Amino acid sequence: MSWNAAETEGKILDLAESLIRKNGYNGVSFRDLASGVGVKSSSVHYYFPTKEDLGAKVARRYTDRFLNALGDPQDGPVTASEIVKKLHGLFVSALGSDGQMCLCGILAAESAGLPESVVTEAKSFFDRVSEWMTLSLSRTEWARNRSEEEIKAEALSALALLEGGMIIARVQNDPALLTTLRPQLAR
Amino acid sequence: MSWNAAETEGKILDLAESLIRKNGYNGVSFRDLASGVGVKSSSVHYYFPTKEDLGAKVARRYTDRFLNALGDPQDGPVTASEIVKKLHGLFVSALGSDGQMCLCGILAAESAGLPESVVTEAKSFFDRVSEWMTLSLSRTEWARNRSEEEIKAEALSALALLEGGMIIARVQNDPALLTTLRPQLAR
DNA sequence: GTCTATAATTTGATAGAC
DNA sequence: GTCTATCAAATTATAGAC
Repeated sequence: MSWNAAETEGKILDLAESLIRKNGYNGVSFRDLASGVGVKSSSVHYYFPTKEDLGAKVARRYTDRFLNALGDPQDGPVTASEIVKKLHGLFVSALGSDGQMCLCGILAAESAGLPESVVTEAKSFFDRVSEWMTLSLSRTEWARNRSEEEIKAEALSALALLEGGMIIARVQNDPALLTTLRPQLAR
Repeated sequence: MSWNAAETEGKILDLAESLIRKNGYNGVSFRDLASGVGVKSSSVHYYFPTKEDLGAKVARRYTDRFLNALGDPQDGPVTASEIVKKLHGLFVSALGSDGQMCLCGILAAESAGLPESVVTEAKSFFDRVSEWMTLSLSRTEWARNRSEEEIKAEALSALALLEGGMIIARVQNDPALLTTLRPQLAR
C-alpha cells in the first residue's frame, strides 16, 4: 500500500537526521539506516539514490522545520529579549536530553569534505535563520538607534554563540551549559 | 638515521591535524595520511598502532600548542579587552586563509561517536582554555565586582562564540566573518 | 517496494621480509 | 623504520527476481 512507502521514507529521514546529528555525515552508513529502519540497504537506495541526495534532503527538511518552529517574523515577539529567547529555546530543546547537535552545525563543521549539495543546504540554514533573526530584531525598540550592520552582527553572533555552546555542551556532557549561555544573549 | 623517525612521525601528526580539521575524524584514513607523507599505511601504524591512538595524540599536541601560544596568565594582558583580543586572534589565525576548523571544535562536534581517549583530549582543550580565560579575567579590573560564576560564564561564552563563529565562517566560505564577531566579545 | 546477490572500493589492522 | 602482501570487515552502489 502506498502509505507504506511514505512511512519507510519518513523513517529513513528521521533516523538519518538523528544519526548525522550524533556521528556526523561521515559517521553514518546506508546499512546503519537500513538495519535501524528494518529494511535492506538497497531499499534505502530506492528512496535516496546516493548518500549526497539523502544528506541534502535531510538538511532541507531540518531547516524547513526549524524555520517553521520560529514562525513568521511579522507575527512573532516584538522585543529583542523575547526574540532571542525563542531562538535559544529551540536550540535548547534540539540539544535535548541526549545531547544531539544542530544538524546543520555539524554539517557546517564537516563542510570542507562534503558533497556540494549537502553544503549548499547547510549554508541555507544559516542564511535563513540569520534572516529570521535580522527581520525579527528590526521590528523592535532595541533596533531603533542601530544600523542594519549592527543588527545583522547581533543575529550572527547569537547564532554563533548557540552553535558553539552546543558543541561545548556536548563534549562536556552537560546540556545545562547551553542554558547558562542565555544571559549572554540578551543585551 | 634516528632523525628520520622523528621527521616521519612529525609529518604524520602535522598532516593528521590538517586533515581532521578539514574533514573531521571520520573523514581521514590511514592511507590518506600515508600517501600524503610519502610512506605506506603500515608505516603509519608503526608510529600510531590504532586510529584512536593517533587521534588522541593529535588532539593533545594541538591543545598543548594552543595553551603555549596563550602563555602564562600570570604574565599576560591585564585588561579584559586585551585578554579577549588575544584569544580571538588565535582563533582567527587558526581559521586562516583556508578556513580550517579548530581541531577540538570539530572533534567535539563529532564526539558522540568517537573513541573514548579522543573525546577525553577534546574535552581537555575546553577545560584548559576555559581555565586560562577564567584565570586571566580574574586578574582584571573588569572582574572586581563580578562573581566567580559570572567570570566563568564569560570565559565559556567567549569560547562558544568563537567556535560557533568558525563553523559559520567555514560554511559561508567567509573567514572575515569571524573578525566581525570581535566587538561582541569585548564588553 | 523490498528482497537477494554481488560488484568495486576503501577501511583499520597485522605478519613477516629487508 | 619501511616495505610487500594480505586480511576481514565495511562502504556506496547496482542488477534483477519477486
